[in-house]
Amino acid sequence: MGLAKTEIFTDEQNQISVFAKAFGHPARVAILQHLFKIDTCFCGDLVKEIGLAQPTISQHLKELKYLGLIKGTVEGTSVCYCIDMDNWKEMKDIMTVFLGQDLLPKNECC
Amino acid sequence: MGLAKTEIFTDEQNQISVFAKAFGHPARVAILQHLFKIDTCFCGDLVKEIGLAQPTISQHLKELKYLGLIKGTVEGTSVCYCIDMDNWKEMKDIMTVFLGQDLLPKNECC
DNA sequence: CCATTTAATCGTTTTATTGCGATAAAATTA
DNA sequence: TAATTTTATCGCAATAAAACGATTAAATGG
Repeated sequence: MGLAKTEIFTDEQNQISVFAKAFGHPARVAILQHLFKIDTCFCGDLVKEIGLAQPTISQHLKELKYLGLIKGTVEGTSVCYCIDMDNWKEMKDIMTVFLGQDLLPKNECC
Repeated sequence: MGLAKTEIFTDEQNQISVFAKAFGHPARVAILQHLFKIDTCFCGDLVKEIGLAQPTISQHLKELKYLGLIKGTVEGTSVCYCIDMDNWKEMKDIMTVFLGQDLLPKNECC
């Protein structure tokens, strides 16, 4: 159906999957990496940096903004995007716990 | 188009997005969490644990196996699944670098 | 060999995602 | 005000993903 049955999963599981989905496209990974590297960035810069059309970049930015990972402030005719550090750290904490499950003691099986 | 233009991105960006996509569904998050908790697990156990049909679980297991995050060994009529620790750590290293970008010194902008 | 158990695969339906051309909106500049 | 710049939105086409019923495959037990 293309529709995940979110209601049968825990909030934590859904939250992890939502953040992971944001990183599930190389364009969004590239956008975030660029924002970290550059500190601040206009949408037009990203269009040049990444080789996708302007509406496509705008759409990816919208998704990242919806999740709170980035924020954009209008400056004249352009919009300045940057990482939302507080929300990034919150996301990172959640993902780090998930990724760090291998640190709990256990015996490998098969 | 529903088709990511992977060729315009770096190998690292594509790799991050591929792993992230694996965690982009709560069922796969739940499967991995359960495998970590239980050590070893049969497909049928996951069908009971998570509330999805057997073909659906089987499909999710196939994706996780394809990425190398889990491995399955046949035991009689059933298949025993568990985390592939080596590959998990490798994936974790890649994701940790990506998530840890906020640790590099920088000045917040907008 | 036949029934049973367990998991994988096939085929289909439904919804989501990607990408972009065309257009609109908003601010700036001439 | 008109032209320009920059970004957002709309609408569409193409592909991917999710879910599952039906079926197949593989091993075991009687």
